[in-house]
Amino acid sequence: MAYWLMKSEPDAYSIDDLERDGTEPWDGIRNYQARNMMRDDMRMGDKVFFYHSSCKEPAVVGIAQVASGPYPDPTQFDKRSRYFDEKSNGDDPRWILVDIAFIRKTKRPITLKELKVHPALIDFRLNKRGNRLSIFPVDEDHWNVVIDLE
DNA sequence: GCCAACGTTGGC
DNA sequence: GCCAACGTTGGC
Repeated sequence: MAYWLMKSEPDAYSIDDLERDGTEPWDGIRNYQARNMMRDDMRMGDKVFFYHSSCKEPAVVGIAQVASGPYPDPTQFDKRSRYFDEKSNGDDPRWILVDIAFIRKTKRPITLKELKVHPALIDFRLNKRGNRLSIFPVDEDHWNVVIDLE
């Protein structure tokens, strides 16, 4: 089993939204690296850190899991969606997603601030300069360190 | 294929 | 709101 981190702006979609919905298609990803990971590398049951970004207190706030195989992101064909992509066509969809299912909230938000100063997390991707990718793999060691901070 | 311009992300 | 980082676009 692999581990991942997925970012979401809580104003757009928060861990509370995922708790309410149970399962959610992770739509709107328009970055090829992130898409490739969903398409090629994620497996049902992989564990996911749910991370709140671009907000007052950036933090890991929950645990989720990959809940589907890869399939085309329907919003790319929806003209009314902000994620509509006129260059994508139905025979060869450009954007692929997976479903994400709620497992639990962390006991408390594990803030970026504390992740940054943890000696065992120096190489954690979230702490790297210029980290903008909204989906990335997490080493098992890093996963366990973060969980132990709860 | 190069690279400047532009847009987006995301912490602060 | 600012700005660094960096991905994408498009002209050449």
